[in-house]
Amino acid sequence: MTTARSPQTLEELLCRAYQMAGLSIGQLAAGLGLPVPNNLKRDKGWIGQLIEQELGAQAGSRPEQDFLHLGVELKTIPIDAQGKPLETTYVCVAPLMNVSGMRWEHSLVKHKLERVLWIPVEGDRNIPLAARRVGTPVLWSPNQDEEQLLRQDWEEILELIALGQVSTLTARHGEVLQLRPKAANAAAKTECIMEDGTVGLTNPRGFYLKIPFTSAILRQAFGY
DNA sequence: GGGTGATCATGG
DNA sequence: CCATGATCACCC
Repeated sequence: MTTARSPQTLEELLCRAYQMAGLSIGQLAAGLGLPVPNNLKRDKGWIGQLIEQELGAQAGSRPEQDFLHLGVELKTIPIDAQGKPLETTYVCVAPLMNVSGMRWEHSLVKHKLERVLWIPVEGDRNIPLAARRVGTPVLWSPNQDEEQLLRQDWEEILELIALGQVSTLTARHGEVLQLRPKAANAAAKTECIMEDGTVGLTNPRGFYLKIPFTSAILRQAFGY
């Protein structure tokens, strides 16, 4: 397989992203010499990694933006025939310990979402994986309203974590940002604050963007 | 275990 | 029908 050179400028990154638009997953994979799995059941992050490679994102699992030197986070997002996201969007892991004194301005959520390059990809499961097409990219930064919504949810969730309410926090909390399990399986444990202030163990959690929020981002970008 | 990339699959 | 809670693969 080829290792794409990392884009040096935002313009170059966008140019490459636009060049992918309209191509199929099969075409991209062929160009990179990668076999296409029959489905994503055992390869859930495969499309994301394919797009990363095509655009020359740094591989690795650092809790950082994909294009740190450009200040851009890359997100592929599965959409239906109407352009509506089919899934929530993972943002980052949530801190469950030492959260007192944390501020939105320094949060990983804010940092990751400061500038996102959205790559829509057809996601209907009745379309064979190789036939699914890549859509037009969207470079997005939260406007004032969007950031306020994110901030409110983040602050509310962090407050509950600090109060030892992790076990009562569900994905229903938050208008646009939700907290959900994020782990290999339900057996994975990490430290958290308990209601009585002691340290306990719980399933690791991540922050996710709810579908109506990302749907609105795409809708505004494409004007429908 | 903690992080990345996410989608799966079923209960409400 | 679809969002929530669970899970998959890989890296370190």
